[in-house]
Amino acid sequence: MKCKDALVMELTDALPPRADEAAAFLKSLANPHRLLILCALAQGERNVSTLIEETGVAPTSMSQHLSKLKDEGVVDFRRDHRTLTYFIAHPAAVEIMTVLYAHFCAKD
Amino acid sequence: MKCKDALVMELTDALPPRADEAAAFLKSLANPHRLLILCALAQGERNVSTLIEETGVAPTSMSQHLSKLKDEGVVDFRRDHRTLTYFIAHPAAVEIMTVLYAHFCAKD
DNA sequence: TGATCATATCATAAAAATATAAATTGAAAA
DNA sequence: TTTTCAATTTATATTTTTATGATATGATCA
Repeated sequence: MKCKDALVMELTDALPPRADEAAAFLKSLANPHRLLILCALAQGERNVSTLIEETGVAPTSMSQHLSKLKDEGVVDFRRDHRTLTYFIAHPAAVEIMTVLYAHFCAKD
Repeated sequence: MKCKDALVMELTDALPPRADEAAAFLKSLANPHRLLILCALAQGERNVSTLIEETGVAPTSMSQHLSKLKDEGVVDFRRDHRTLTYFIAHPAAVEIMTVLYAHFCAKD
């Protein structure tokens, strides 16, 4: 068997058993509005009203997107008085965004 | 304004205008069968029959998944005799898989 | 040139994702 | 303790995704 690269070998062996989890995680990021939300949160934690203003996503839709991100462990929140402050909870999310930035924005 | 990190700044500024493209790209990867296909292709190019054997994905479904990956530029193929040989065409795909591996497989 | 093999396309049904409007929760201020 | 406000939940319609079976393409071999 031809070994191309140790990382690729490990990846192709180890990832298939986790394909369901990994795909569910990716799917939770794979929406334009959720990427906008995560870009805002990458700058720092935000409450829901601020996220609505900054992204232009409608309130009900925002709740549903945040709920989906929370279910997948991508974000978490804490209660501050009567507002909820959301923040990125999964380091892989920022790493994925960094790859997207490198390939979709930094092409010069 | 508090500057946390130069990369995060660039990312949060530059990614939102590309959110639709970036989300479409992520969506093309965000399926368990397509991740299996890409893990196989990460080891090297494969024809469709081999991909079907290695992944257990049904032929019609395989064609549709490959077509979706091709539409998004993730894979490409060439014709060899009467078989089609597919290969990964977008480096970002392997980078995303590497992030997934690090977070879903290499957690010890 | 007719049969065969690899793969794709078409048609369809079922499941999941998304957006929107209306109703609800629950903490805090009056 | 009633009102208010931030956010969520529910209900519903639309669109998208996925799987499957049947048919079609198109290159090659006999």
